[in-house]
Amino acid sequence: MPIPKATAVLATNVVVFTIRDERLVALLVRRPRKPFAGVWSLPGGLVGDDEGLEDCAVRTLRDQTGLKGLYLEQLYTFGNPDRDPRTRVVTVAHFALLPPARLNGELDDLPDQRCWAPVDALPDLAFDHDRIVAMAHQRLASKLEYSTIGFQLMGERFTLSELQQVHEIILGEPLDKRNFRKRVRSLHCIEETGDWYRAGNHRPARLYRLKQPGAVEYIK
Amino acid sequence: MPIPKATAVLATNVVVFTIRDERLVALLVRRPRKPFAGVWSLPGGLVGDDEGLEDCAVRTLRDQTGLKGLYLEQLYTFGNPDRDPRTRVVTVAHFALLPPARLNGELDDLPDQRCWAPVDALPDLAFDHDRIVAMAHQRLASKLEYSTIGFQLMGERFTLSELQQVHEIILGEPLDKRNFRKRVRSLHCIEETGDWYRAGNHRPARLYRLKQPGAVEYIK
DNA sequence: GCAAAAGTGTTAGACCTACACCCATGA
DNA sequence: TCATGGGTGTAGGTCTAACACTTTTGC
Repeated sequence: MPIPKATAVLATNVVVFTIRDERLVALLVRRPRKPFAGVWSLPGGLVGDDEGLEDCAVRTLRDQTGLKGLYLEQLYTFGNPDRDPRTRVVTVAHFALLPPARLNGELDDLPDQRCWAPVDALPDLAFDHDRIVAMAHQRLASKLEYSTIGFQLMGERFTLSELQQVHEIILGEPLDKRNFRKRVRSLHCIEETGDWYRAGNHRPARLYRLKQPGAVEYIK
Repeated sequence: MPIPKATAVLATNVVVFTIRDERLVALLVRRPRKPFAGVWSLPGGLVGDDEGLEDCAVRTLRDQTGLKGLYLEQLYTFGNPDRDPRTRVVTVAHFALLPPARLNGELDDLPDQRCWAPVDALPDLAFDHDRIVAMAHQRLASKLEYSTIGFQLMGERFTLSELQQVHEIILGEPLDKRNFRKRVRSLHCIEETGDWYRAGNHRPARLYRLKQPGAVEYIK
């Protein structure tokens, strides 16, 4: 059956970012089927007949990785006619942020079917998924500068040093501790929990929380 | 023939912006067919089997309005399952910029099939096209602040007052003349043509041109 | 000479950047 | 007591924002 004119196979993909071993990593899944069988790729899948685009991204992510409740936003739609060697597939790419604190244990099963790959050292990826990751990284880095999106990589409670490290890793450059803290405080979007994070032979760190956990605002 | 699962009717739409009568306006076309027959809508149409998304946006714009050679970029993909009352249609929305100097005469035929509508006083639009226009306006306004996109609304040669007026209209606020000129000069992306624009009983204005006409760069 | 828009600099305050030391803890 | 990372303030420079008058032209 030929695909009728002006319909396309429609998919979504998601670049899930988190921080692991002090690097920005993206979640990859091994493709079970042709084309690119066995090759690493972004989680994603076909959009259901009656399913929203973001809903599809959320669903396929949950089905393929068990992850849910992540910050997620639409990134860009990739539709070069020949991006899939078989037939026309248009994919609406998204990116999502997983606080590293939620990494514990999740995704430890099926280790040869999924992996976290550093964005600056990706393996060969199926389709144009390398371009998607690159664009997502770029978008995330820009949004760090003019929005409060960085907090979406924090757990419920976090220290300012954690937050700073995440920013440094994504931006790929060291930040001044005092200036960073001044800036974060001036946003007025976090508050002290009153608790302390104790780890190692050193002074404990204050734990903060977001005032409005889901909110991402533009700044400046 | 039922549409097979996971294929969708795929379309593109374009919000063409220009400035008319000191207002930011968007180009609308009257829908010839159901659904929403006779209602104003954005130019656009179905993506061909072997056609890129941007190619489709460019083609449908040319076919429906005669416009070509405009700055154009992808905006966002709208895919709510019920955005089209008949069947699932996903549209990849774009926006484009038409320098007002190119308005002369173009589009003067078929006046009841096309119109320029002020973005802050749109008529009822088909589908979710009002949301698309709103998002495009917002994106354009943000990009004015951190990129050189504003020059894409200028003709080949332009005065700084023209440029300032365009910025003021899009941002919806007056700008300081001296500060604006200082900022534009500091971008180093325009040069004097040596010619002057003479109009009315007052001092002529210098005409400038872009050094790299197509280029849109991030600034700051 | 008058009306209308073009063109031009300076100053005060805000903001950003660079920078170094003491503190609290566990071992 | 030592090693480790947490926590803090200031000063200089840069950038931004506010502000008013002179110039050139056509009528």
